[in-house]
Amino acid sequence: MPEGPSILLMKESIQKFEGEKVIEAGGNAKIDKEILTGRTLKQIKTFGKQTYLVFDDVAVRIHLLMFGSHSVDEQTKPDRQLRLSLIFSNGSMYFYTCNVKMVDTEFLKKIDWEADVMSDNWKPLKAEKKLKSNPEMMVCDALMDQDIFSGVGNIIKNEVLFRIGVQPESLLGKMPPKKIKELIKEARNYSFDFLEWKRDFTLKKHWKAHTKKICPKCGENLIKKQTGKGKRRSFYCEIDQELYQ
DNA sequence: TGCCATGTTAAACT
DNA sequence: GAGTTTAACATGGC
Repeated sequence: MPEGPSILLMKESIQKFEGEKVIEAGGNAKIDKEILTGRTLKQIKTFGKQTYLVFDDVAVRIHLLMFGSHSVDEQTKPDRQLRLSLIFSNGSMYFYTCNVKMVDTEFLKKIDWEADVMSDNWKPLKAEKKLKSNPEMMVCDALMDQDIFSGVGNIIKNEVLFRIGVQPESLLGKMPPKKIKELIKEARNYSFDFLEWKRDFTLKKHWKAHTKKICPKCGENLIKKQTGKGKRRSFYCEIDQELYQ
């Protein structure tokens, strides 16, 4: 579930609670839930894979990690441990298997919102600068770097690299400037394609490389390999994706 | 049925 | 102290 586009969909699904007052907070999250009772949910903000439920002077940060999920106005209780629930007069939201943290609203001011690839404030030039200052970095690590491409996850990484024809272990400093520009453009572009496909429940159908065995361009076998510092799995075609090193 | 994974942090190492 | 590796979290899909 939890790459940037999925988080935007989650935000949409809980948008109706913005401006509503918390009647009750529950779940096993290790935060002081009591203080939320009676407070108004002022705003819901997302930054990459993180969601912030903003109240007057505090914000609840929710990160779905790898297997997190959520539901709205659920009728029957799933047999999972409830991490956090917020009950409002017009319904309720539930979060499971996620990291929940209470932060000061001051904390929000320190976030580099312009690093969020799906945000209106996304600054491609800023990303370009960050990439230029890391010539030794592998492109697969760069895409997964939440300070550069906040919201991009492993699926997006694999699909973007396939689209622009770049091998995941390519070094940023060795890639032609044109490729760097394509990289930045597609990181955002593909994220929005992901968003629409996810909304239509057709995301997997559109995967070209991720978890695939055969290259859709040339028909050869795709390589599956753990790449980069993060050692996350990459799927790529040796013929159609050039290695810059 | 067992293994693996769309992610991150912190502890435990070297 | 820096950098690297491992564990922990806990669930759904194949």
